[in-house]
Amino acid sequence: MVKRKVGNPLAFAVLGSLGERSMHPYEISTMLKSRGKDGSIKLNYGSLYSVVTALEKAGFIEAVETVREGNRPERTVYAITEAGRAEFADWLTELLGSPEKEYSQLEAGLAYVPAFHPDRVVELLEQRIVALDAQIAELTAAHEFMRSKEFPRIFWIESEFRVELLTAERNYAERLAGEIRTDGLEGSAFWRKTHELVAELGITPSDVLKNPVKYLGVDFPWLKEVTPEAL
Amino acid sequence: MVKRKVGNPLAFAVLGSLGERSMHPYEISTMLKSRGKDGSIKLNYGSLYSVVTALEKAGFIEAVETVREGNRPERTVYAITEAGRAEFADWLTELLGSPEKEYSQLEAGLAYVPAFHPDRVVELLEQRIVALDAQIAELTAAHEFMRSKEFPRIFWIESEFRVELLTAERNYAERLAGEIRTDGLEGSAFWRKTHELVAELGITPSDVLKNPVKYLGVDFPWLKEVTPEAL
DNA sequence: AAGCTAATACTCGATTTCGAGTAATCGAGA
DNA sequence: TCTCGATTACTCGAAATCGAGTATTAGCTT
Repeated sequence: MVKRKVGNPLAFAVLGSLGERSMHPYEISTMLKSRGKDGSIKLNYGSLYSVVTALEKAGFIEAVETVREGNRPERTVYAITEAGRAEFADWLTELLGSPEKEYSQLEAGLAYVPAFHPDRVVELLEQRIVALDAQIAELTAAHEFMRSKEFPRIFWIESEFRVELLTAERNYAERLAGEIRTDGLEGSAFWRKTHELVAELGITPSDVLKNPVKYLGVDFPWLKEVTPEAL
Repeated sequence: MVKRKVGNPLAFAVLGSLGERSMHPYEISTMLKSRGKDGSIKLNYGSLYSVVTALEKAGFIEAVETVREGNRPERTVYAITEAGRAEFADWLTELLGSPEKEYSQLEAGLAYVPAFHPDRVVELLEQRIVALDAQIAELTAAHEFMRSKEFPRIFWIESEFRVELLTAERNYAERLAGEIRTDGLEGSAFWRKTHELVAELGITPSDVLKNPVKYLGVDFPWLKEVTPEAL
């Protein structure tokens, strides 16, 4: 809700990492990778260093020493400040307690699904399901491995949650594909029909919608309810 | 997969809109709003105009007329080009067929859940569930309304999918909260214990992990498997 | 002992993204 | 008929984001 001074989720990971011990930026990045947290929070070097600078300017972290070994680039070690701990706690509180609006790719795609022929959409959804199944299998295998090592679940629940989301997406895609295949999507048999008319007669979808009686032999009560801008 | 010349999802919506008919940017924005597509694709004016400019430079759309009514700002009407139609089709193909890595807020939060006391985490998850239930109820009511108007489902499946994701999130949160409440999260009773020790003895969580035998009376086999950087 | 790859540790500038601001007009009510 | 809030239509510059590039060293092989 509150606009943070440094809003990049990577900044949250930096605060979380420095909350455990002081480190230099590159060390933070390797730690995030070795713990697999980079699967949950996008890590990229450009952002890492600019985010660290921004956090320092905001007083959430401070440089505690700069070491130079041989001719290698300097490593500046940062520590979290009290303000930084407070910010991290506040941020985590928000991330866990208050859902923020999120935009998913599939949602964007679904918003324009009528633009494709139903059969093509089914094809693509099936392709997606295959890819999702592969991702789910990979993560599940990783979980199996961690469980076999008795590595506590609390350290990888974020990955478990990811599987949950992927599975929901997979199941929705499968259900939708099925409904389209059987034309079981309420009130949208006209979708297929429209695409066939467009291909046959060389007209546009809006032509069909403008004159449903002529082209489809039926009238749409909902068309009168739709605001003119929406068309 | 492919790096698009104009990558903002809003550009996809612009192409989709102009695919139906030529419009000026502001008109696109009102149409997206009246159709509720702005719930699936983030719409913001700054991005809209810069995205339109970028699409024009890339040859995906072109200005077809500039009208000025009275003293109002000029309205430049854009039309989609053949290249633009191809780009839209390619983009929609990708959005539907190929899942891209996505980062969710809750996932980021879960990655740092051990930083809070278990009881606090349960509290926050419960708060989240209440908020999610409200969002789900609101969307469900909207769907009920559209169904009563016989407005075809195909025009709002993206919203249906959103409910699916929200529900998955809700259910995961509920399950996790339950498992934490009953300490039923495999191998992580030590999590609660550690927070209690930290509060009592003024030590840090890493101190506990460094000497589990001393503080918790048990040894952790997985600790030996963890790479040193990960600590 | 030379050569090569991988890892270390960052830098830089070009885009992108954003959100607040502006300025005119319309329409409903006092 | 005057006013005031909503709508129309867009602009602008600051800030964020990114990803490719760089330079050094360690370690392994041949």
